[in-house]
This record gives sequence, C-alpha cells and structure tokens, in this order.
Amino acid sequence: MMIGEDFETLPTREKIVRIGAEIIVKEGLRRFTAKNIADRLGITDAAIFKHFRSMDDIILEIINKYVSRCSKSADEAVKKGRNAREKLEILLKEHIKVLEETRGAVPILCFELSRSENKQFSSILKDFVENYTEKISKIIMDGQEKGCIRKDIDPEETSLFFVGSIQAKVFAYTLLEKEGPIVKNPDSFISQIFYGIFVEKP
Amino acid sequence: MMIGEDFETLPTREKIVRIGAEIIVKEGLRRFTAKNIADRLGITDAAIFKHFRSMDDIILEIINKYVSRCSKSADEAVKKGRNAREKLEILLKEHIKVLEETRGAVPILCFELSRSENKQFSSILKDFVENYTEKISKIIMDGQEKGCIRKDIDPEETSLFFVGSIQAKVFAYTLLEKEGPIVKNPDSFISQIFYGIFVEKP
DNA sequence: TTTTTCAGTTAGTTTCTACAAACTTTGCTA
DNA sequence: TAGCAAAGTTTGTAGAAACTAACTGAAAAA
Repeated sequence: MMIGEDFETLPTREKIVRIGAEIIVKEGLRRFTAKNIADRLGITDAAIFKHFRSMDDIILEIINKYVSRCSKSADEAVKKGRNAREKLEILLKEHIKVLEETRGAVPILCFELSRSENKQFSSILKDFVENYTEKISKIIMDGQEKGCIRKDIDPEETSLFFVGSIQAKVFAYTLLEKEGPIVKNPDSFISQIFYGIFVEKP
Repeated sequence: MMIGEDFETLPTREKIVRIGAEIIVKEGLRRFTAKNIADRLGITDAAIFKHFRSMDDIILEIINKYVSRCSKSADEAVKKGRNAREKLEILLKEHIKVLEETRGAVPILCFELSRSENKQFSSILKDFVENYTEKISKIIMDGQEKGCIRKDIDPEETSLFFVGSIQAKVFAYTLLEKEGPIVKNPDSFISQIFYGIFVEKP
C-alpha cells in the first residue's frame, strides 16, 4: 500500500490519513469517500467517523501532515548551503526527496484542493506556498546581489517557477507512467532550471 | 461568465461545454454536476440530457475541444519558425495564447482527468501530451544538431519540462490569484526556460 | 471485579446525483 | 394550418454519500 514501513502496525487514524492521501493522489477527490477508505482498511464506512468528525477533517489532517513536512525540509536546506547556488540546489534536492517519499502527494493535493469549496483548505495551501516561495525569493535576491543570479528576473516569479517545475514533474508522472521515481535525474533537472536549455543567449 | 464574445447567442450545447469547463477549472470535478451546469444556464438538470447522453460525454467534448485547439496552434508554430529558437518561442507564445483564451482549462483538465476512473479520458490526454511533446522533441533535437541547444539534455524530458512549466503557471494562478493573465510576462517566462536563472555555469 | 472507553458493527436518515419517461411549449415547414 | 422536432418541463427512480444512533465486544482504568 502506501509508503512502506510497517503500515499494518499503525493506528487506524493514521492509516485513514495515508490511504485517504493515496486515494486523492491516484484516483482524485471524487473517489475520496468514507466507503472507499473503509473498504481498503477492512472496516465499515461508519467506523471512519469514530476517528474523524467529518471527511473534511481528514483532508485537513492530510494537508497539514504533508505540507508541514515539506516546509521543514526547506528550512533545513537553507541552513546548510553557503551560497545561493548551494542553497537552491540543496532545497530542490530535499524537496525532491520528500516528493519521492510521499509519492507526489503534496503537489497533487495543492492542485486538487486549491479550487475546493472549503476555503480553509485553500487558505492553508496558499499560506504554505507563500511561505515556501518567500524563502526561495530571499535566496534568489541574495544571489542577485552577489551577482551570480540574473538581475533581470523577478525573484517571486522565479520562486513560483521552482515550485511549479516540481509540480510539472508530478504532472508528467501521473499522466505518462506512474512507476519508478518521479524525478528520474535530479541533477539534470536542476541544471535545466539553473542554466536553461540553450547554449548561449542570442 | 466564460470567454467573452456573445455567450448568450451560443447554442445551448456549446454553452454546456463552456460552463462545464469553467466549473471543472474553478471548482473541480466534484462540482461538475448536471444541476450545477443547469442552474447557471437557467434550465433544469434534466434538460442537459437532451443535449448529451451522459455527463462523461460532456467531458469528452470538453477535452476534445480544447486539446485539438492546442495541437493545431502547435503545428502552426512549427511551420512559422525558421530555427529551433524561433520555433520554440512561437510555440510557447501560441500555447500561452490558447491558455489565456481558455482560462487555463487544458492543463487543469489534464491534471484532473489523468487520474480519472474513465480510461477513455486519460487515453485521449496521454495521446495528446505524447503527440505534443514529440513535436517539441523534434525541434530540440534539431537545435542540438545545429549546436544552439545543450547536448547534455534529454529532448523528451525537456519537452515535458516545457509543457510542465506552463502547467506550473496555471497552478500558481489558481492557487494565488485567479485574476488577470495567467502568464503575466511571457517574454521573461520564455527567457527563464531558455537561459535559466544563473548568469553562468560554475 | 466492575466500569468505562475505544473501536467496531448494523441499520437507519437525508441529501445528492445521474438519468429516464412522459408531458408541454414553440418555432419551422409542408 | 396541421404537424413535427427540438428543447424545455415535472416527476420519479435507483444508487451513493455523509453522517447519526444504538448496540457490542474487548481492553484499559478504577
């Protein structure tokens, strides 16, 4: 099932969160139902409501779990690097690591839930993305001052471009394969973002 | 409502398709229901089925409409450009144009429906993306032969990166704003993809 | 040992949803 | 002007979905 370890030994509440996330990622929000989750756990749909007050509460827990994990790894990355290039590289690599471990859950949740009826979801996600891109923006501005990053790019736009590029990988993955790693070659992926695809400017 | 012109004068069938797409884009598949569409048209849900045999048929028409439009504009782009750089630039600009006119519908449909229960949807989308990226791949390989594009990048991966970058813009748009153009500065967006963000390689 | 709590169950209720059948209105055409 | 087809309507059905309430067995707490 989802993310290895010893899934069977986990408390039911945690199992619900993981299977819920897996359903959203692999089948979409439409199939995120109490019955669908319960069936996979071998319990009845009513039992789900012994652990969560509502289906929305499950989604909230899913978002918070994955989003906070992503934020944490970004903070660590910023500490480690000594210059803009190093920081961005570590940040991207950390992000890719979380991405692989969670099988693309965060980007898909972001996409699916950002347009949700429940404003609480989109507000959490918005805060997360804003917070995350702010960290990247700071690194970029620092790099621009030091002269290693192009001065004609907008830091905020570029940080969104970073996040979006990862989003893009997940998109390609869900549409075309669904097996193996989401980012097959992290180094060449990072190189493409850092240095573009053309040899030189015209 | 959706994409200007004279919406009111359109036949109902066409209105259903447009409003359906708008609902998927703005509220997600979960709210794509006959009643939701009918309410906005000022008719009853049952009337929808006078125009379409099933809800899935509406989605099929939505996908085909937007996807074929996207493919067509790519073909035109390839014809116009005289070298790899020009071709890619025109292609991206054409794509951005369709994107703005359709308010981000294609990427969102791709994402939402790629993980759908209905295999027909994902198969159409897969074909579209494969076809589209193949065109881009060819341009890139041509550029690599001519020497203007880096030889160490994988054409197929990079063409997916192109498509994904646009996807990413839509993602940022749906999450953070929802007003104005999806790609605010197409030239700097293209420049970022073409030449990266760093001044020079280490 | 008794009691309480936890994590289940079954069996509802309510609301939604896709779709169907039968009827009505309306505009076009023979 | 009769009649027909398109595009609506109302009404209805069957199946999900999200909960709810009342009950049960087992384990933890008293």
